[in-house]
Amino acid sequence: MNLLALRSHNTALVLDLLRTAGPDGISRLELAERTALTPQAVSKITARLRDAGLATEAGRRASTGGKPRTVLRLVPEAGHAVGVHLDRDELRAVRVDLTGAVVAERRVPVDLGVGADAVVRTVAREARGLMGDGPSGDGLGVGIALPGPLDHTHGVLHRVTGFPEWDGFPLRDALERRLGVPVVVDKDTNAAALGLAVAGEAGSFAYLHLGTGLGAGLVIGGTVHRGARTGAGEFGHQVVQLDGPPCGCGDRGCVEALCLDAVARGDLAGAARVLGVGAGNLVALLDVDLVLLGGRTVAAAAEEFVRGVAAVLDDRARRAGEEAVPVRVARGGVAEGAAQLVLGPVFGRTDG
Amino acid sequence: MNLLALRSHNTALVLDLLRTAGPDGISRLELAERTALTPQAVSKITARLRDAGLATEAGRRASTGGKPRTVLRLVPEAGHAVGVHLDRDELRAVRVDLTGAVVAERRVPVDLGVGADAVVRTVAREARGLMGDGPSGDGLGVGIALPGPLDHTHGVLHRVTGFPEWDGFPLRDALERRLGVPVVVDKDTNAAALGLAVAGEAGSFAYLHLGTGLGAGLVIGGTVHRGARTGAGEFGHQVVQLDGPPCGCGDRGCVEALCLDAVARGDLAGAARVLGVGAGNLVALLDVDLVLLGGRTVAAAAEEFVRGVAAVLDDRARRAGEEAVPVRVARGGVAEGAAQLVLGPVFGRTDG
DNA sequence: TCCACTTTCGCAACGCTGTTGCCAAAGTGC
DNA sequence: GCACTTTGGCAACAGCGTTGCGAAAGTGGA
Repeated sequence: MNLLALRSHNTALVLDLLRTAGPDGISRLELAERTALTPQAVSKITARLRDAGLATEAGRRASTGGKPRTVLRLVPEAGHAVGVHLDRDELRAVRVDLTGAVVAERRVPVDLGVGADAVVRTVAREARGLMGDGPSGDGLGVGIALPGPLDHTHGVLHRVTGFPEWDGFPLRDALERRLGVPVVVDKDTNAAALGLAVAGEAGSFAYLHLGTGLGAGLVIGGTVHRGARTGAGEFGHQVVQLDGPPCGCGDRGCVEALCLDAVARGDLAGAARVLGVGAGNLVALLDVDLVLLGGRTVAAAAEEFVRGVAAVLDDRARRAGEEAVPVRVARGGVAEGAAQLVLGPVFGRTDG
Repeated sequence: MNLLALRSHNTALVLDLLRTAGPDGISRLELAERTALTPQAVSKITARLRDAGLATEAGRRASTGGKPRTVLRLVPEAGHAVGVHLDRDELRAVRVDLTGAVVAERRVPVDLGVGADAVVRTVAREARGLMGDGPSGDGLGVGIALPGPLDHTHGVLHRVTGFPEWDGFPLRDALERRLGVPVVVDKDTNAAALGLAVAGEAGSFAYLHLGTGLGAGLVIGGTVHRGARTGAGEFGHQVVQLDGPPCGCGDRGCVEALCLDAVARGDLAGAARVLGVGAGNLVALLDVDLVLLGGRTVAAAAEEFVRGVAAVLDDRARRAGEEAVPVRVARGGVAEGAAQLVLGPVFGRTDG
């Protein structure tokens, strides 16, 4: 690491704290305490940020017997990013400001079967509509989140279930050529988890997404864990019943099969219990602080799922003599998380 | 991060490369390439290391048409650490040099039932015997690895199964007072995994330990993942058979119960298969590069376990159209890993 | 109303980092 | 023997966070 890297590291540290503080802002001395830098270093860094238009003064705190602290806050409009959630049947794109707040939104139906070229054109059109024109201005880039196995480091898709023509398609490069701004590609569950992490969830948590399938996004120590091949988070085909009923993947007794079967039978309690067992295995293995549930199927009966999963985790914790890990419903969309794929690095959130 | 931190960061980077290079050494220009620092920066850093006695010149490479590169290598004797594996029935302590090579070893029977004070005295005696006298000299510290839940950040034990008197015992502080050198405490599986990581295993892997119980150590991106409460790696009580046979933990269908039952019945193939299913769940969830098996039970039939686990992972990979994750027997002791709890930070291996 | 005191925060000087420019050293190859 | 390549140290340098210090802006008691 050289001095330039050191500078951007510390700048990102300060920016992240400014973002976390929100519109209320944060004083220089607080920044100094939280970053372990000296007040003078923070003053220099924030002066640069103010010159760049990224930060501004926002009033003062009450005096504690001396000169009152000047409060600084992020300027949300100083930059923006676009996040795209490319799902099997629909595309949702959002434009977010530096704080991650959505300032514009688009939604169009899509059909992955019409071929890569046509879909890329659609994605590019929607993204450009939200980005504004060209690389000039404050557009930082576009993040794309989509299901299925892919390689996030190169932005190449491996397979899109049911559409072999997508195999090995270099989505990132294709879009970068069309848009002229940086593009980042990731799995939908990873993007959702990143969005939740940036939105202030605990340091380590698992986001379990139950929709047409069952997947997970893992956040460990504030960063999304993707694994070497972007394959991490394959939660649905965890075997929890040896020699159980067959699953579409070819194995037997997978959580996804058991869980969705129970949902189909209308046995929500049973589905929640199975999901809870899988979640319990995950919590024990990774020692996360929190489990967040999301996805259409969960949304349809949120209370029931949260209660059922929590019950399993509670039992387990009680037997181990530990405190149970809390279970909650996740708040936040995939497209918002996709935008954070671009914003994250600005605030020092790099790959873990 | 300030300039002092930057300096030690880069120094650790160089030291780690010197250690990895082994007795063959590495040239300054190679160090510069691998650290992304300029050759001149590397020259300054290595000059400091040579002054401190940590590195030395070790011959030259063949010329490629100009001045031949001078090879540098670590001086193994420039520092050492002690690692202690405190198991249920035995204590094994090793003294290792900077490269991690064992230069002395001790082994004594222990009985955790004789009380914390007596055990601490024994540990301190064995450790001091290997450390040499007092804080003077090149002794960097003592690492202790032991089973059971504990808090590695404070070095406090939670419970030692069967010995309630150990609940909440501040092992680290008790030993630091007695020894006068830094002490680090961690779970046995974490220490073993750290030892394997330092010994050169891939960036991300899972170490599965099958002995009197079944646990795991997780290395993600080169660092041990311990979780917020040092609870990560709880692999044995992963449920893989809903409503299966009861386990000692109070749950049903845990991998540990199923696996050890099969071993007791002499059904090693069955045990390996169950272990493979658990490993498959883990590999899918974390996308690790490698699975390593260890522990007394595995050692007794290594071939059979490796083959059985690999078979399950191969099946799974084939169905997913991916390459299977390799399975191997782990080489390395827990005490050696415990010593790396102390040496690790010297080479930039901090908590993940 | 004044003045001592506290607290914030910027300017200037500084020590230290890695970087750049340059040159000596030490080889190869015609 | 000489031109050339490559390594690596010395010296000067730009830029990082730090330290010393003083101006600014409050509080609170006399």
